[in-house]
Amino acid sequence: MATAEPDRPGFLLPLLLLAGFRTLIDDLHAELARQGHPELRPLHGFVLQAVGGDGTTATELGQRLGVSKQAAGKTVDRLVALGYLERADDPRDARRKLVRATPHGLDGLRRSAAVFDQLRQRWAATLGPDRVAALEDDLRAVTPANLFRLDVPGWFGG
Amino acid sequence: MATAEPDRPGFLLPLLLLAGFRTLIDDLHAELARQGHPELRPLHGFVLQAVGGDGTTATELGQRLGVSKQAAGKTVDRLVALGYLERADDPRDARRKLVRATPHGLDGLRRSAAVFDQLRQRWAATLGPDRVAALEDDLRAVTPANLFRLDVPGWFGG
DNA sequence: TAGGATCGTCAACGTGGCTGTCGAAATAGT
DNA sequence: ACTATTTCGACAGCCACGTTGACGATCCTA
Repeated sequence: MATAEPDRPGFLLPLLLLAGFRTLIDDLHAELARQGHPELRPLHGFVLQAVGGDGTTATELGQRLGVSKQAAGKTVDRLVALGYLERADDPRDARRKLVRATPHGLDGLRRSAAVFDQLRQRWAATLGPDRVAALEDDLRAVTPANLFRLDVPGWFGG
Repeated sequence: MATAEPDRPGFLLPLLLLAGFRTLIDDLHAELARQGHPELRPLHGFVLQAVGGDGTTATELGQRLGVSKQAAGKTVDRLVALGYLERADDPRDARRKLVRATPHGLDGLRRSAAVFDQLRQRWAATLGPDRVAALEDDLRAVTPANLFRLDVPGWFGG
């Protein structure tokens, strides 16, 4: 068996990945709060991304996020209450309710993308652009392709 | 302003970090389930680490984890019910209840460390040892030192 | 037209956060 | 030494997010 390196214990790797993720998300939301979106939670940003500019339904959203349609529906309720999403009837299928981003939601979406780009550039300025690209490539090499599972609270907790 | 790279949008970085974290944690718990710890949740492993071999109190645990003493107490309750932790009176301070890992808890702790080392070696085998070390160094350079905040469910959700 | 799928919602529950309160016990101050 | 403050752990109540199960309404198909 290969020897473990005592000065680089394996448990640091997940902690560093989590810390990196958390740093980015916290910085994003600090900036979004300054730009008129103080109520947006980390989860909400991802849901907004999953809804996208074209809209979806609750069931489809649940599939994209890897959660049940009921859980997706509840989250949509909250984002509707916050003014980020709206529901509309589907004229072609009376069972379905289309979920769309409101103008406020689209604004949040656009600003999120811009801030994420800025944060990536900040990392590039610190580490060098090649190291950031290498980091991305390495992570892609060791993770499965189905990245987009966002049931983090339930997954991590219980 | 520096130009954003269209083929490497900023929002991928947090997704890749999260995916890396999640891959490691999922692999860990799949292996722990095989080794006699099927009930251990991701959160529980970190709590166990925070308790450590010497034991603590609920309040101190809450401070280490970045959550309230009440939340820490509840989590301790569940880990006591699962047989990973136990409470004992502090003979020097009747207010305090010492929280210690049981033999079963210490077993989980040891196995977690071993599996994390193995997973890191697996990454090193895929990427090369130098890339893994570089990844760790880079992440350390862009994240604040206070990594150890584990209120992930409440933080992400909210 | 009858039967089966599918969509959204309601209800109940588990887990993990939070705040506020409170009694018991330790510590500090007079 | 006695009071006042602080600290610890627990209880209660609340919110966010996840789950499963059930059930009308609607659509599709046999």
